[in-house]
Amino acid sequence: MHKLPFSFYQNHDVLLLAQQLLGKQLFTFKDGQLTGGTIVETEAYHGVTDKASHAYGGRFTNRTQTMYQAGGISYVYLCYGIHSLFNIVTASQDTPHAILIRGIEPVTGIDIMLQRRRMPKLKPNLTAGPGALSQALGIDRSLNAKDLTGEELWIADSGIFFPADQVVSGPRIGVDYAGDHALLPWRFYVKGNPYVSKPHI
DNA sequence: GTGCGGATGAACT
DNA sequence: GTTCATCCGCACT
Repeated sequence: MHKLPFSFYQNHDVLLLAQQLLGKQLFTFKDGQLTGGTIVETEAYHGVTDKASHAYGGRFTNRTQTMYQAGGISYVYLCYGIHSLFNIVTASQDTPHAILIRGIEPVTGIDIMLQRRRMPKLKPNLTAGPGALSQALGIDRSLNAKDLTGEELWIADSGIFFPADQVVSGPRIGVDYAGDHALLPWRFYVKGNPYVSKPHI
């Protein structure tokens, strides 16, 4: 289990990190249960200059303060009153870059994930989509601002590498409110992987 | 204090 | 394609 080191998250190139995270594995260990999967879809959020980012314009609130901490921790927030969305905080302190994990391919603890999702059998929507994968992994806001090199929540280098011709970039999902920034190609995903989320039509 | 709407998903027609 | 669940974060009439 090769946990990514603190230094990995300190890079200021959040677009590069969002691509490098494809193929890494996200794990949780909750209630004595290990669950995890391979990251196949990410979105980069570029700190204070990104209109789609919660930290746009330097907005610093009780919620967004997590993003301003040094990279290597989680940022989990509640969306639509229902879904806990999991992000990775990157860069150094006071640079609020973050990467939203939108899809993972389940690897470990699939039966536990099925229970948490109340699904009878494995289908892509077990972990395709940010709300879905959080539920499958047992991630909620109690896991906000957690150290990603810790024992509860971490990311490992599995040795999986997707070559550039298997990685696609495109506009981010659900950020129409961001005006011209909604079209930036800051979503990255593995071509053809069934655990990549479907854009909301 | 109040009101609006959201980095979604599922169940509908 | 449309609707709705569900509630906190945020800005400010």
